[in-house]
Amino acid sequence: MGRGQRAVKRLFASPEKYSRNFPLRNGTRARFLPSTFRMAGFRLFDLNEAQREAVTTTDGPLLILAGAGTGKTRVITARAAYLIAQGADPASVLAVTFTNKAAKEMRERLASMIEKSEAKKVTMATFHALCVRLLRSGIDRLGYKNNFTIYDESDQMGLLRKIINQTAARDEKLEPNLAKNLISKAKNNHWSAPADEQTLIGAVYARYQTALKNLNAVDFDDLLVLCVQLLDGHPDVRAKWQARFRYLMVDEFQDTNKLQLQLVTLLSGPERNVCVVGDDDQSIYGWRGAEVSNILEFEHHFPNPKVVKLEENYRSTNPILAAANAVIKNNPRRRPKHLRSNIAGDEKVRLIQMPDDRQEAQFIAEEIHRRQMQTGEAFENFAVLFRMNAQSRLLEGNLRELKIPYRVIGGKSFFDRREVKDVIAYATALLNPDDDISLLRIINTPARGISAMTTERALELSVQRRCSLFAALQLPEFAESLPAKARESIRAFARLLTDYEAKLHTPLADAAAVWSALIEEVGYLADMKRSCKVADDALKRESNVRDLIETLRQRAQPEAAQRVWSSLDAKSGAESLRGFLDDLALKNEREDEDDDKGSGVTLITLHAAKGLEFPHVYLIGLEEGLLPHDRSKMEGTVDEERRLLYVGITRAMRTLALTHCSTRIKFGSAAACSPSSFIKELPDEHLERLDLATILSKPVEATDAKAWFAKMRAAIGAPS
DNA sequence: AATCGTCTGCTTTTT
DNA sequence: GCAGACGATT
Repeated sequence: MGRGQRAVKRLFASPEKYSRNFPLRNGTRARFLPSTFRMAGFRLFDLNEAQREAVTTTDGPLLILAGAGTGKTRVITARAAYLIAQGADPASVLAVTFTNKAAKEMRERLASMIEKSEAKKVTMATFHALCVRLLRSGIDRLGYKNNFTIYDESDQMGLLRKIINQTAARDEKLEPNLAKNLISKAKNNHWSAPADEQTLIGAVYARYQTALKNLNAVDFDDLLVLCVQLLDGHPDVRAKWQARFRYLMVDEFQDTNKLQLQLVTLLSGPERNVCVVGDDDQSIYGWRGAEVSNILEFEHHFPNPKVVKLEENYRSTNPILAAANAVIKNNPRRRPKHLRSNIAGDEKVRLIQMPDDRQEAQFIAEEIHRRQMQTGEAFENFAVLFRMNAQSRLLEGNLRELKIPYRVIGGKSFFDRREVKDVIAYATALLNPDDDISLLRIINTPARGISAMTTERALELSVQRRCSLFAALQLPEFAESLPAKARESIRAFARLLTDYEAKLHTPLADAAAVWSALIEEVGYLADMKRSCKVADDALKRESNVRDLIETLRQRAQPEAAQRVWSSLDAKSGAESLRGFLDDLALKNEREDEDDDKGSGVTLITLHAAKGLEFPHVYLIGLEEGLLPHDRSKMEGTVDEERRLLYVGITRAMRTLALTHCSTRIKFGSAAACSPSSFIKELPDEHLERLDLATILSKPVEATDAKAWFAKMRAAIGAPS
């Protein structure tokens, strides 16, 4: 058995294990081995040539071009470990990621490589979390208060909706969503709000920005904008952080936007120890402001870097990689790369034509069912990838019919649920009563006799007086203008908040208890139960709320807490609550998604699939108009669609099926579809072209008994 | 204040 | 075809 096949076998036996332990490349030997390294249980010779070069390059700019499945995370963590083994102060190492998940994973891996106490000192955070950290300690220099609130997307939308309503003339219309996107784009390009307010969007932008500042709130983009402003405009602050972080590492560099690049530049001191890792071929977030040019023109931003290419793929079989390579080759403007793999794999990539989307879904569900029965392959090993979330519906139906467990990734976030937003708004209002958006959310939830009319009047007054809503509510003249009943309701509400605010700020206050008591006192859960028709629903919501409070309670106990930051200090109730809310705002943690054990077939968009891998992948809807999406052609971003396909293909470890339909239901009615123009870019020699009718007319293949027995043998640990 | 019905307008979504 | 927003109704 050759090396390649051995790798395949290991891969097949236990993909989870495989992804953690890379195969040793025989014949590679470390030329020297620092003893700290060996003691830390980390072996340099577990890396291939290129990986080793990346890991051991410690000084100056370093660009690691890491193709899909080439051990990117491993290299970053190994490099952090190596830096420390070479004598770098752990606290001077900063690794920046895009997701909390990636940061967490890295932290865990590092902890397994070096002393735990050392690993803890390394800063591993998302861009946004890093910015929050810098801003909490220095935003006052920019005229904000340090207790600022972070607005997530829906807070932002709420504020924008309000402002558009106030600003737009009767005949003017502006989609809040469009406004949000335009403003985000503006912020990323350093366009400040126009002073003239000529256009509606300009006026909305200007007012939005003023409103945020008055609310003492910042949106996600502001976190970066303000952080850049802080570092750029205040040399002393810049010097402080540059001295702190001497070694920078940035993951998924192809996804960074202008501001993030600027931030990296500002943080890198005179030594320019900046190591970025990424893959231009996997840049699929251009529409969100990501600049592929950051990685394509890295030399321009950080002159004379060392460039290391990781092209050895440990994930996919050769036919799959051949398809991926062939497709991506058609993109202009890329750093040429050619992924190689030792995993032979004799199964070709299947390209299957389907009559319509119904049968596409049905076929996939049935085939997964059949394959699971025949080979005993776990459902978790299968994934269906698609361009649009809406495509998951049909699949869900068919999977349910066959009683196949599945999980849909994406869709509604935990934090979009009403009850979660409500209780968070209560907490936010306690910390920052001037945050009108949170206040508006809770002012009459549950109903406490403050009518929409009253709120409207208070809001008007707050605009006139240029004060917060909370302040306006308490103006004596406002009270006088109200009927006695409303006046009393408002008095009670204001007192409620001030009381609890005071409780929160007493020394040694237990934030979770204060919060919980407030929710209890206003009778939130009781009200929730009353208004829920389905009892099950109410229970779920109640448990969501309790979970949230429970999480805070656990965090407040120091040892149970997972610290993002290395410094551990005693925290007041307000501080611990604020830290909690910061994390929540920056964490898009979705329920039930974290575990991939026992969760069944994965249904996921191509975007969300980046960074994941599955033994068996179905990539559906390869049709012109869907992938590439119609809109991309108008916007001239077909390259990015191709990268999307590339990302999809490279998720597959062992088998890959691509499907396209002749007809598909679009917006409620059937529409004819032609195959995606990307299909002709696929290499014929690694492709098996099929259509549903011929597959179905053939008798079902005899059970692959060999595979089944091999599986069973592996399961009971018998030699093969 | 809550609920019902009609209208609209459709990617992707790390924080 | 479906969800989300908004306006009219009770």
